[in-house]
Amino acid sequence: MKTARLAAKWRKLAEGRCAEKGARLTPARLAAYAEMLACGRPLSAYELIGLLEQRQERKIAPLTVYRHLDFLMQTGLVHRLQSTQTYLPCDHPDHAHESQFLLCSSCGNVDEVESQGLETLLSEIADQHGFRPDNAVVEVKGLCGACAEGEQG
Amino acid sequence: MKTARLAAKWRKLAEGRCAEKGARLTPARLAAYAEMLACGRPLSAYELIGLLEQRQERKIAPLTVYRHLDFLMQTGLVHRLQSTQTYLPCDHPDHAHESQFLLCSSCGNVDEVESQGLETLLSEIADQHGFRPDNAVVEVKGLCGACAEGEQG
DNA sequence: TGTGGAATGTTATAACATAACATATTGGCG
DNA sequence: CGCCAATATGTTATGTTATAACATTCCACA
Repeated sequence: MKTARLAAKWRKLAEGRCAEKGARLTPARLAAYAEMLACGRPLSAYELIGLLEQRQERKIAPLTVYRHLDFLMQTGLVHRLQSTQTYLPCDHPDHAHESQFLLCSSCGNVDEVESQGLETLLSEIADQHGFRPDNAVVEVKGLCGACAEGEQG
Repeated sequence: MKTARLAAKWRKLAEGRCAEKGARLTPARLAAYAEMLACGRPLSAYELIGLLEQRQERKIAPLTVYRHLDFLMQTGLVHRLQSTQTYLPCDHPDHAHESQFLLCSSCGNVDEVESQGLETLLSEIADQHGFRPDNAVVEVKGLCGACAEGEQG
């Protein structure tokens, strides 16, 4: 199977994450992951299908890719952006974590950040409402530095 | 047009919000809003279509309801939950605000909360990354008080 | 080397959302 | 009032995102 070039570093990390969980990083899964990394921006599932079909010169059913995405999300290698229904490789796949995202509405770039303070505050808020939190979606839309400057400084 | 019963209080608030913006709260829009309030839980667009069709005993095209939802969101009367692709009447329609949500994965109940502290912190985080925030999606999944107790205390 | 569980393939369909264009309603204004 | 322009709605079609049901293949391990 033809696969996007994947830096050894990322492959090692991915293999590590899968090994931890006894999960099998098959060629098809790796191919999906590599394609996402190669692309460098969030992709919709169907965009990913298109890229993989081009790379592999064959048809791929949506379900196939959704299964790979599910797998990659379970292993923590990929995140889903709820507000845009797109998928993005994790920026810090070396450790499990909750993430927050800064989405630029101009250039489409997404910055993945981790703030322990934010997680703590969210827990406190939940607690005040008698709520037992499991996980939190935090997606901030706005303009990244570069685009904000371009607009007018 | 048959419309779900809508407490005068809510109607007043809705009319007020629309008047502020010079927006027209037509019967169809009011009917959609009333149905959502009457239901008391987040609805998918197609669930709402179903309820309205039942109430009005006629077919309603998806686009119609999506337009009403767009209108209600613009006027701040309704929110969209990004993580579940559902819509929910605003709990505090008497003032403009950013909201955060606590979604119970057991009973489906959603609590809308407002935390100035959280908004401030999000701004600070964005600032640290040279990001100019516009609006933030914050949706925490977990168990509401009642369901958490039911599970085992 | 057979076997059971995991992964993948295949076909179909469900669920969510918008495009393009026609018609009707509303409210301002001469 | 009666016309106009803007807003809202109706209609048909289609695009986009995601899953269901079931068959087949792959692979680790006994």
